[in-house]
Amino acid sequence: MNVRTLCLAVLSLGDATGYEIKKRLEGPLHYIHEASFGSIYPALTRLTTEGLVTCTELNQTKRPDKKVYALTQAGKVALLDELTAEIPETDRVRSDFLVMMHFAHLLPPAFVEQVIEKRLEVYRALLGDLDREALWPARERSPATQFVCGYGRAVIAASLKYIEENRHLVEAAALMTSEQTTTSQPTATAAE
Amino acid sequence: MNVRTLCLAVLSLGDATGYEIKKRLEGPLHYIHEASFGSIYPALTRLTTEGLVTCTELNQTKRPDKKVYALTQAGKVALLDELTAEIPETDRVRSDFLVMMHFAHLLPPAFVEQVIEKRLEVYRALLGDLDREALWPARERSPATQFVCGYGRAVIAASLKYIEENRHLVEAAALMTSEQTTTSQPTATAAE
DNA sequence: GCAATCATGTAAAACGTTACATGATTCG
DNA sequence: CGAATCATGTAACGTTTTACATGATTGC
Repeated sequence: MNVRTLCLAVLSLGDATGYEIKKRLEGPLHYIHEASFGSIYPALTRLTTEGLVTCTELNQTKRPDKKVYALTQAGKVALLDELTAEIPETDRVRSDFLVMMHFAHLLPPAFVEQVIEKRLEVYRALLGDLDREALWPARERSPATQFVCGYGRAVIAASLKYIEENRHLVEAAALMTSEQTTTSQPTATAAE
Repeated sequence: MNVRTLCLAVLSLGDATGYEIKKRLEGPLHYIHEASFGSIYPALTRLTTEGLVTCTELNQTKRPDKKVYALTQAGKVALLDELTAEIPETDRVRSDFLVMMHFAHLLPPAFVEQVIEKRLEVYRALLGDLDREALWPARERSPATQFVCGYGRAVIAASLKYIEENRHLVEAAALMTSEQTTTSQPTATAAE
């Protein structure tokens, strides 16, 4: 799934400018895919030359001029083709947090604790946001959008619960290292 | 978190060749970070010139020669520096699956169903793997590793449960489109 | 007055994947 | 006999981020 296809997909929900496409990717989709202006604008230019989208320039008096993009019939076909091209494999997760936790035994206990507290805080806030969003008028949200938001909610809730119940595992790991390296007893091994 | 730091981290668990580093990233860490030979080998050469790792060449008779890498003291410091450089932000998830589900209303119902079945199947298998791995001798697994594996388990279990309970949302979305575009009877239901 | 929002775009740099090149050995 | 494992590395390619360039307007 590249920015190109993502643009087509967003445009299938309604015409938009490059700027608006980015904003729409900051909604519920933000958790599953992001894109920067530096990738969106070139993608739109390319899609226009390929005839998959049309571009209408709008002159605005009090704002910079706009370029409103719209899907063409060929664009709809291309989107369907790309979405059905293959059955998606497992999601790719890049978690610096989990890498850190995996090597918690190398880190100062205070740092590990701080990282965990921060993560809990962010997840609690996120969960609150999602719950508030869920109260939006139902007509605004398609079942598909509900599915995606609910999925995010379920995963974050599970993560939160897991961290709360198992943080002792990594906090103990960090503690052990600090005992080894910070003490001066003769039993200390491999200082350097 | 780049491949460079990841190599240092893996080497902190014991000396290894580039080949072995890749293998070790295919264990429990596989869900959170991957790396290809094309990124590992150049990273190791650079780390050697920077003095963060040492390289010992081993000649083997029945196998290609090996280069065993080991962390230096400077490497340990660099690893600690990079791990504590900043508190990690939210994980980046790239989910073609969820993008697809978000646009389920554009897709043929049979395809959506197939994608969901496949996902359930993969997650059930994964969960089974993780449960079997959890039976490994405890001395083999550090608390930190247990934490990471358990985290993956919790998230996958939550995803599985959520999909099972909410698939009707996206399956209904797909159904609606097909009624609009392909059927002639008003009551037709997703036969193929 | 300063920050944020609206609005588009380019260029350079970073990072990583994929494919290619090589080749013995071991297992089914 | 073919596939997988062990083992290293390069080069081309693609994608995306980051930084830069520009500039009016609106809200605090």
